[in-house]
Amino acid sequence: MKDVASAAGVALKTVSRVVNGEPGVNPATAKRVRDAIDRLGYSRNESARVLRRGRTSTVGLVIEDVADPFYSALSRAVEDVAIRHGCLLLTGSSGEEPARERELVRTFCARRVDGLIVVPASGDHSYLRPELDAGTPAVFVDRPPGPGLDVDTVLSDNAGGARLATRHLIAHGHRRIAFLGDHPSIFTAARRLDGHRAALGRLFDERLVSMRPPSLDTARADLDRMLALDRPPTALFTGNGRLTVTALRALGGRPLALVGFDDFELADLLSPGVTVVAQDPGGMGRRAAELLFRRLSGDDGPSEHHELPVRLIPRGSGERPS
Amino acid sequence: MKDVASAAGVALKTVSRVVNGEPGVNPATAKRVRDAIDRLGYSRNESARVLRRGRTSTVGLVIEDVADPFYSALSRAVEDVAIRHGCLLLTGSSGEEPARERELVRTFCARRVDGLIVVPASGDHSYLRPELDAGTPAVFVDRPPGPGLDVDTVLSDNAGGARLATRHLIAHGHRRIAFLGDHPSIFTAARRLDGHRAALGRLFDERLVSMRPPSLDTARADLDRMLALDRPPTALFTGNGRLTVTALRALGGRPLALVGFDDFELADLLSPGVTVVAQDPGGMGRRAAELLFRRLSGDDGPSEHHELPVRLIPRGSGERPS
DNA sequence: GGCCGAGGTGACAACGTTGTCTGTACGTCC
DNA sequence: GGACGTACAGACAACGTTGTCACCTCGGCC
Repeated sequence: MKDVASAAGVALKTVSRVVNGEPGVNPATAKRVRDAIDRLGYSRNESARVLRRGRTSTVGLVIEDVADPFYSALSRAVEDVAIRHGCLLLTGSSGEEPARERELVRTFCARRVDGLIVVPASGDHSYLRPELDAGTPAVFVDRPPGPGLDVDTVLSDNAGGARLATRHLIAHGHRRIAFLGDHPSIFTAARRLDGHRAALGRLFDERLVSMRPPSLDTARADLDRMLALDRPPTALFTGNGRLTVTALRALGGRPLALVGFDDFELADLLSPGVTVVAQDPGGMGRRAAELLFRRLSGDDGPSEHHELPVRLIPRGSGERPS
Repeated sequence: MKDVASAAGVALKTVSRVVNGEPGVNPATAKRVRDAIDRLGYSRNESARVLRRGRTSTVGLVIEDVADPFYSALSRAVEDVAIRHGCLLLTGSSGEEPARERELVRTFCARRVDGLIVVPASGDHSYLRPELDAGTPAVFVDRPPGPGLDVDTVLSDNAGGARLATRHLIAHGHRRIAFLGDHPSIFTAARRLDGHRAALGRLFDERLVSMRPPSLDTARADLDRMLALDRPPTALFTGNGRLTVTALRALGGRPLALVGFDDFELADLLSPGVTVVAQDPGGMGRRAAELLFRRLSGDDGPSEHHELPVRLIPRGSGERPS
């Protein structure tokens, strides 16, 4: 900027004014400055600007894995909202590791993001307290924060969706319905198990439940074990998108009825089509981002807790009779 | 930092030394400083640091759309390499719009990213020249830059993969092979058409080619038109992952042989399984990022042009006889 | 002529770091 | 005892912006 100023024969401040479109600059002077800018290929140093102004026009997003379609759809939605507000998005994948989540948040805060959107991997977010107190708003998506943190949340209706799924299977005559979910320490997995159990009532059987991280081998082992029971399951409810796909592979064509939590591309092209309880990842991202920007523009009302509805999409696999 | 300094009863510089783990601080003093840091919840202001040091430890990635599995896998790989080098990743989706690509690059450069990885949406990158001259390295992935820009590239063997796919169909007895590709202005689409054409030789028929952005309606219309020809196609080669899925829907069960460029989740679970020419998006991202960090650590040898191999994965749809 | 206001323009400090240089205390060696 | 080295600590400038305030010039008015 200094170079531009001397090239145009004006003071630093005048260049600053031109660059920022501030009024009170003679059009002829402005033109001279702009020419100098073009000639020198100057571009404003955003770090210095941030240092001076205090706002970075940046928001941080911590998710589990960008390569997971659920989170990439969520990211894209957040990015779109951020761009619309003239903000850049910093994204990081925690890989479901609390340490990495914390490290990402720390890094984002050191870079002075204006706000944070977090899909938490851990159950303790006390480390966020200083940032929140310092006025950096945070919105938690998909899962709530650990205890003692009163921040905005945007969740899906996990229990309701699970009830919907299991009731659907019951309505099609099933009484023995297995549940494959992620580890119960993960909020969504636990809530979905709750919904499933509630829908089953006294039909619930502990032996038809498996809760652990998705892997083809374990899914296959669990299903084999359940199918070897005296009264084997005739239907299966899977607790997330990855598990649905894993279960499809593990089933290898065995004709259990199936409903999965989370929609996924191609669910309609399989045969039978896979019945799912669809969440709206883009909607969650959008809602969270809009909430965050509302906070950034000064709204300091009490924390809000949004729960987005889910919907059941019948495609065949969930309508198989028992 | 100033507050920490006075709280610990030391000078600014001593705090700086402790924060950066520089030697030459009395352990007792260091402890006092660290205590003060914890007590005040201090965290270094990265903008100021960047301003002072000149390096941001940040790299920018411009892709087409994070929500596309190909690009999200690529992103994730780049992010992993970046983290390993202590760098944060800025990601932006261009949505295949040249203006947005340029805007993203401009924004990244204003934030003084140390380097850029770009999947270009446009054919003209002269706007990058000042940045490159200023010493910001760039690596182009998946598609090369516009003319006149001599930068590193990491591409797939598009033509070779397309030849492989079409030859595979020919080997299974097909002579009338349709090609559905994206708009020919997109580098990969054009190269894949080249490979397809080369493999067909005199069997090539202009009427069996459609090149436009994927959409269910247009794909259906194009296929219907081709299938109504005197000598309709018995096989189909689709030029990217999204088109493969779109074509599957448009075909609605009509039993054409099919090979798709790009692998996708669940390709193996469809019936028949979908034969594909698989690229390695993670490998491309990794290779590009490693190349970029090599440049960042001082390698200024001549620009490198990597071409990653692809491989054909037979799953059934491509082995249907004519 | 002197005063005023408006429109332009510039000087300067400050944002929070870090690099360089200088200062001090203490121990060691001739 | 004096010169010197070492270990530690601090003062100060600089990075590239922007906010504040002051300045200059010029035209219009009494």
